[in-house]
Amino acid sequence: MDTLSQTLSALADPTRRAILAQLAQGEATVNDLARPFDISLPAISRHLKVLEAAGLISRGREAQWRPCHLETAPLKAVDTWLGDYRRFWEGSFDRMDAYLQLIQQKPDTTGDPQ
Amino acid sequence: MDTLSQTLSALADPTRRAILAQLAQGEATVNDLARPFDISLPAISRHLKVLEAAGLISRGREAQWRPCHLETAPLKAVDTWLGDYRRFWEGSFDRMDAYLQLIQQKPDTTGDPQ
DNA sequence: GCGTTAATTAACACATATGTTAAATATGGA
DNA sequence: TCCATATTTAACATATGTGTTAATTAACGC
Repeated sequence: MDTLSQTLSALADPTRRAILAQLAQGEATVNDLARPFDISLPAISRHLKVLEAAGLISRGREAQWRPCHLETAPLKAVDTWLGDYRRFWEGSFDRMDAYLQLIQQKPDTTGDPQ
Repeated sequence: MDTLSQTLSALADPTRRAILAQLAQGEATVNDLARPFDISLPAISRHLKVLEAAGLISRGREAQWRPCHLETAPLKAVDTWLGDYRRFWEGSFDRMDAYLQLIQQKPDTTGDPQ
């Protein structure tokens, strides 16, 4: 799976987004992160695995604790991807832009806007 | 499922992102959108259904064609959500910010950073 | 060593996602 | 009416995601 898909897929779960929000406050252990939720610890553990695989968190080791830390590189990548569409809602995209696009050839297959 | 999760889930598929990129060039029919891909038309039709359910596209009706149109509101919502994390990679988040966060109480359960 | 706490892995259940092919529906035009 | 084109729906196969409980691994401290 490509990186961006993996990131967006990881972010598509509300529990995982809530975990990231908690980590935005600073490092936390698995138990810390699990406390607000009604789901089991193994479930949280697997959510963290998904987040780690996507590079959205990193994990240290302090005795029997595994402190989790927010990593923003993938979020930045989402922001960059989104940036290509930003003109569509920021007013710079008007009827003339639409016309200029219409007279262009059909696009690529890369998954990115042009 | 909450709106943001639905949006991110729809965006997590590379085929669907490529479809959006095509639509960034202007309206297109289902066949237009299917052309660049090696998958069947029904598969594309279902991808479009997912995008439409997430509000990322809208569909008109012209004879037997169903022209698709990019809708940016959900993308804007992603941008807004992401904005809360932007300070983490934009330099305004330094050691003092980290300290201020550390002395705060642990956060909410809303899925949003504070 | 042994019990306690922290976290992960195993085994399972169940729902959802994504693709296929074949059939159905909708519209335009000879 | 009847055929061609555009698109969707049906039925199916298969993979992945998310949760559970029970068992396992890792590290601390008496």
